[in-house]
Amino acid sequence: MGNRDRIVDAAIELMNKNGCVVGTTQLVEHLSISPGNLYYHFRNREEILVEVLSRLTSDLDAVLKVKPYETPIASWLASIFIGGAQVLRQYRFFFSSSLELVMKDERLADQYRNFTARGIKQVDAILKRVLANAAGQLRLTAAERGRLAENMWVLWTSWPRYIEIVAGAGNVEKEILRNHEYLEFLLRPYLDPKFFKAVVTHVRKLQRLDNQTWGVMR
Amino acid sequence: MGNRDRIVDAAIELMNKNGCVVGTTQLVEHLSISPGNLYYHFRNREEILVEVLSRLTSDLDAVLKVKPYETPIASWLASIFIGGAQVLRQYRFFFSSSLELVMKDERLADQYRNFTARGIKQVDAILKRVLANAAGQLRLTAAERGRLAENMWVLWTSWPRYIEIVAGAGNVEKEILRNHEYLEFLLRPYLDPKFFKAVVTHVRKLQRLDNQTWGVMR
DNA sequence: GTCTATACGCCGATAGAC
DNA sequence: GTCTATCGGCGTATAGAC
Repeated sequence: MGNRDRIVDAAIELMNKNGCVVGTTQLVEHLSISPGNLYYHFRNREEILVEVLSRLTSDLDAVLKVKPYETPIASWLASIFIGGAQVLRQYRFFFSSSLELVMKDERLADQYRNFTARGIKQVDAILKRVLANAAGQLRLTAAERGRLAENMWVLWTSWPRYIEIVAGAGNVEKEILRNHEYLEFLLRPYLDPKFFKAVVTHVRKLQRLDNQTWGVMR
Repeated sequence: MGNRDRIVDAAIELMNKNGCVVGTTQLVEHLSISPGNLYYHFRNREEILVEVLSRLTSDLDAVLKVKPYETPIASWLASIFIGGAQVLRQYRFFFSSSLELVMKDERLADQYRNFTARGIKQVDAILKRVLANAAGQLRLTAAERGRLAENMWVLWTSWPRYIEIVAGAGNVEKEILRNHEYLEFLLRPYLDPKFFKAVVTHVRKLQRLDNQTWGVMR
């Protein structure tokens, strides 16, 4: 693996551990490479983060993609909840500190705004699909559904920050995955109760699976 | 007014404008005082922020206080929505950057955790009062009400960050006050529809009032 | 592609006079 | 309480050899 990728990996790893203040100095120390080498691969610090955000975007895309003829909607929705939480865990520093990271660089800010707009649109599309198949008593207009999507997005992206504050530093990775419970709660009033239960069952299954694999990975 | 208070005021003002990266240097320049003077009043930068958070806490307390025999619940709830949004506007840098500000100092972190726990508890108490008087069809257990309170808190505290990203820098103060719409939406499924409408009406009135006074103040 | 060496600026903080 | 002067450290970024 080339140093370019190693730098991006190290940025994600160290920033998850120590926050977004991690600088190029710490990066090169951790990798035992020279500052010159880092600046050969990247014009500046922000360019590393552009790369991180690109990775994040495509990882999230894979989770939120509305598959054309997906039949079992409940398990699909469950996979989105858990997949979403996994993305939060993997890039938590980015969500925790998005503003600080992004404000310094106009290009990065644009990229992040696109990421946001795109994400909310994808969530809305998912909601549309889900509600078409399993709506509850309470109905939503398209505008209200949009607001729900926005609320879910804000809650999702803000979750790592919140957890980092209330949980001790050691519990972040465990607690962060409970994000789905809060999103489920937002959605619940608008879903058919039986469908909701089915989703929760699927989520539990997926979460057990994650516990196993995540435990092994580290 | 003594320099101590002027320093805290300047910190709030400049950090709202330029983000939490504003340092002691910029502070003393803006106030035309010397670095020595600042460090006479405060041991270090964090101590200024402790003072800011104290102010924020008592300002929010005034908004969230459950008044013992408040009769018109709808207008009271409306005043909480708008008062809450005003607090967001006034201290937005703090919410935008809480993590970065707080992580550097253990004392500040503790203070912020207290602020959070206390806030969620207050919101829950408000919900309890409101739901006892104007619940809708959908009922909540105490645990579910707690989750709703937590969701509302996260959404509220995360709002300035979100707005700062999606809105251009110039529109932040205007957009930030729309926070109440999103909180109302969270609460709506659990409220009596007639009551909800009454709240919205009161909110509109208060918001017009804020527009006038806020316009004059600046 | 990778290294060594280094310039430059900014910021937090202190010493000590008035 | 307020000032002037200054130190030390850190972080980004560059020049130029290998």
